[in-house]
Amino acid sequence: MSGKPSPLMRKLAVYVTLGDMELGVLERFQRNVRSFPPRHELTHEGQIKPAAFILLKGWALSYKLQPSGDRQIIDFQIPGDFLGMRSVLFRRSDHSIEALTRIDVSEVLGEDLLQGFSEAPRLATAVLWAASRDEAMLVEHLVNLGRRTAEQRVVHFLLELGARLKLVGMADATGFSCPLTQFHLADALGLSPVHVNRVLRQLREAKLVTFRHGRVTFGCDERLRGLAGFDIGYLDQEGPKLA
Amino acid sequence: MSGKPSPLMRKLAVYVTLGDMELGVLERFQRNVRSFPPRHELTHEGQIKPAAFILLKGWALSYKLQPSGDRQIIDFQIPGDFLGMRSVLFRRSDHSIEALTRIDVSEVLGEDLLQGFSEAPRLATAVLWAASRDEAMLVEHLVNLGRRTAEQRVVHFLLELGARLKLVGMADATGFSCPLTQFHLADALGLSPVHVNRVLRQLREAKLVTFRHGRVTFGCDERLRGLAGFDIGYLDQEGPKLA
DNA sequence: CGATCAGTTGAGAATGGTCAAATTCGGTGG
DNA sequence: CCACCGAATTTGACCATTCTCAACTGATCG
Repeated sequence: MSGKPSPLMRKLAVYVTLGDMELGVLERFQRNVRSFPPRHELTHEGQIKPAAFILLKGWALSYKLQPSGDRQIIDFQIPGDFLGMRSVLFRRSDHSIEALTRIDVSEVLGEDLLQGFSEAPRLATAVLWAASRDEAMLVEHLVNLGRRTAEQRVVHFLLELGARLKLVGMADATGFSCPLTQFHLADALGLSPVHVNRVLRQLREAKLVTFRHGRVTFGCDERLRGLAGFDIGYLDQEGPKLA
Repeated sequence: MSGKPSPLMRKLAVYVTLGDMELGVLERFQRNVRSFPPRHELTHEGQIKPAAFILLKGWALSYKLQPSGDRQIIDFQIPGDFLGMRSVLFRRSDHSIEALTRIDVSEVLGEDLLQGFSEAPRLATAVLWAASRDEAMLVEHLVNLGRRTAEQRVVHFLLELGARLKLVGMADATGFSCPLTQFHLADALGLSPVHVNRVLRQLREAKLVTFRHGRVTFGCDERLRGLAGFDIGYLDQEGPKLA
């Protein structure tokens, strides 16, 4: 098709080889582009008929609020990710989604999705693979909160984010640019902002990672992976493609 | 069809009305029964071509091990639950699954599943609904670990388990019988076994819940829900059925 | 040039962890 | 029925990771 591949295309291409037909359907999904400012709410927890989107540009985040006012961030979404896929099947959304930066999204209707899948079954496989990968990340986040120290959580989080961004061409070996605040990290990792700050300082002083001025810079990958117990396996980015 | 409904039928019937045809397909899925003893490993993390099962009887658990030897339990499975559904789409399993008690399972092959779905599309919807519900539980567990105190985690966990068991007829308003040890709770809730014990004692002394001798007994549901911030919404068991 | 928001740092408190030693419970064999 | 074994549970004393509160810095913006 035209021009350079979209992030979603890049991501799915890791898993299956996409032909012109699949690319055509995929492009159709990404045609109806809308733009939203930071903090715009795409889906609200409990919302009855939620929509699904493909994130084309910018960052988003999904979260749940507690009665106490605490926020748990479920995950951040980057270009190429689906937003609210699960809610296409569910009766109501079980969490909220909002824009973190200015974003470009394309709304995907349930019917169009199914129609496209019947035209391009290999695309369906690839999209379901992506959904499974998201769920595997969720599981890994659970391990992160349940069984790792603050330092390990932060490092694991940054390594995972780096791997995801690299897949869509938004990171290189040295690091990536990152719009998150330390408050975001705190709410995603189940820590207080103050403690996140302290951990980041330690990591910086140990020359392991730097999180500053909107940029994450990795020091020694080797040591970082060991420290956090980061095993990229769950992202399933390594295997051979599906023919 | 024959006899009393299986747990899976009961569960899916909450979401859609199943006709004889759907029930027939569903019964076919649950025909090839095998039995395994406690601690039998059904799927190993990293396993290449994992299988999917329907749990007919007994309890199972899914978990990930850390390099340090720590274990994070992802979830417990009860009759009517699918085991390893996600891995049908994934190249390798991202976690291990093992029997907690003696269990009866029925293996489900990817092809049979797809075949059955094409015969009974409403069944497909129902099964995908169940999968979405499992993911919503995963999200709620994330909130549990990230943003709740030890006491809240324990209470939330027991309330959720009670709601799930009630759905398949294995619990009533007073409580349920439960094969879990305090070590299981600890590994599921990201706590130490010692602290789980202390929390359980407090809850018992406050006449809120009792976890003892293989049985969970609820005191004041009202207060428990308030304490844990338990909102059953994410289980999506309340809405009207799909016609 | 205040206002605001992200980031820093320190001091003290607390939730939950670790270690170690009972004690109880559910079998099992005599 | 009783003695005994291993696993699960219980309790105490002490420790540490992380939190809370509070103050202060620095950048950005109308």
